[in-house]
Amino acid sequence: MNFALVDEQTMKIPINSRQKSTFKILPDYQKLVDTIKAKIAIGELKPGDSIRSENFLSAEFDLNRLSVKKALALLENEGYIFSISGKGKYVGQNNSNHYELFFDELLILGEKYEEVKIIEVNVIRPNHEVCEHLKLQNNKFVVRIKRVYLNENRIKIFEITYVPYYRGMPVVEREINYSEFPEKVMAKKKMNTISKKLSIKAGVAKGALSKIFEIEDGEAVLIVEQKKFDENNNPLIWTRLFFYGEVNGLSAVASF
Amino acid sequence: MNFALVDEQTMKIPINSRQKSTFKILPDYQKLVDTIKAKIAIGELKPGDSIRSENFLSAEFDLNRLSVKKALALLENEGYIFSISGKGKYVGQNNSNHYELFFDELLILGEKYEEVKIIEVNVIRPNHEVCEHLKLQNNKFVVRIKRVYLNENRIKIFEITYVPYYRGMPVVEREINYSEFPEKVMAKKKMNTISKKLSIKAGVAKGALSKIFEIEDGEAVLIVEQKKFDENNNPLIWTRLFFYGEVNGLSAVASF
DNA sequence: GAGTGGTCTAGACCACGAA
DNA sequence: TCGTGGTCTAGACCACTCT
Repeated sequence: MNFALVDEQTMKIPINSRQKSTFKILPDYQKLVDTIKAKIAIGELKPGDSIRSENFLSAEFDLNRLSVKKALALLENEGYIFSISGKGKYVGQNNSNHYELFFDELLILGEKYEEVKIIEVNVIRPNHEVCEHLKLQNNKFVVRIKRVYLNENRIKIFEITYVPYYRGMPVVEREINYSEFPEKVMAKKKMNTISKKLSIKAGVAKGALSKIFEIEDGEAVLIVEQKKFDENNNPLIWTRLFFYGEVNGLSAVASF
Repeated sequence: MNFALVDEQTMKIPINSRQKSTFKILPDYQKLVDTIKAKIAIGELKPGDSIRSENFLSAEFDLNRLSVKKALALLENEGYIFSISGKGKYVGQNNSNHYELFFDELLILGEKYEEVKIIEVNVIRPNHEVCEHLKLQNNKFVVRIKRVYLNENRIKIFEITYVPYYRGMPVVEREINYSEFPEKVMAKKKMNTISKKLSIKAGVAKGALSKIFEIEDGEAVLIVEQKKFDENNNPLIWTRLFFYGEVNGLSAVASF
């Protein structure tokens, strides 16, 4: 179709390969990204090595400095390199102990959970542990919500959530949407979660917990504690989840 | 010192506030980032809402379009917004079930581990599980390395690592650096880890494992399986770690 | 003072989506 | 055809580090 245009473009363009003909071409900066990633991968660039200056790379790869900057910014963003202002850029440590963890209590039971049931909603005086987690004085009240998640007709997750109580909060069970209660409360009070933290432990089921899961005492359970914070880093909600059974695994990925 | 310079600068600069006087000032794009983050936080911008066009923001905030782009690129990178080429940018789902997990077996015991000991190095025929994890045929050999991590004079982590065996591999214990063996092997064979995966489970200590930790059967242990892959997504190494004790927690953070 | 990265400008062309 | 985001150019000034 536009073969004439291709020529026109190649004419217009000074030296480098900006022409985008009928087939797709990678952006200039991406080529540099790939080049540097490859050099790191084969060990030509080792942790601590300095990256040539932007001006050098700009000349070497026949790129505009901004393209070089963009490439390096991407690499920095992904942790491949780091930069010291006024000095230069350096290859980072490849010991990336930094994983991405996907955690969604509703999705963790394989493809789908089958049912979520609230088994208790109560306003209580928090114990010491809860006060500490929610940074509350112990004369305040909290709402405690116990929920279970079912999969294949068995309880696989038991969850206890604590939210600070405020006047007018809909605590009566029939007033609330079963599977979304804490989220609704937070939306209503305009509490916006800015950050979340997970803490992961192992435990052994005993007593009440075993009864909930309908298992013998002594089985392993995975314990995940989730805390949500607002923009001032104040805790908004604290949740402890107990996972039982084969579908227990959490998984995490590190991208290099 | 340079009061005169400040005036000179303000004269030179057309409208916007580019002058950097004696006190530090945020870059232009950062202000826009903060503005948009705040609007998302207070709910003025909700998931699915479209972001005004780059040209509009450029005019509205009196910024160069590249500054706007940079701000939006940062927001996109952090998952606040996403973009559809040719259409526009949109506020993303705040359901970030995407956490950052820091995992380093050497650092997980509080500040420092005190000692790492290799308790076994052997070349073995892999069982079915190991074959599957390392994508090996079962006529191949693997090196099995058992290590323990000590803290406060007690074994807190027990680790089993499987690496495919190749000729000339230094399997004799005295030939190797105790705490870094698998890493050295991989460096020698130029096996470059490109990605890693973690899988986290709960278990109960029994038999040999209890003996290693010097505990009674029935205590909870956290099980973390780590697999490293090369650039073609072939498994290079598979490690299973058992954590015991109070210092067991892994933690993860979601940034919004 | 020279070199580096960080930021910014005022233009430009492209591919894409929608009307 | 028009508006959008994606990419790029050829300059510029700044703060920082090193010598």
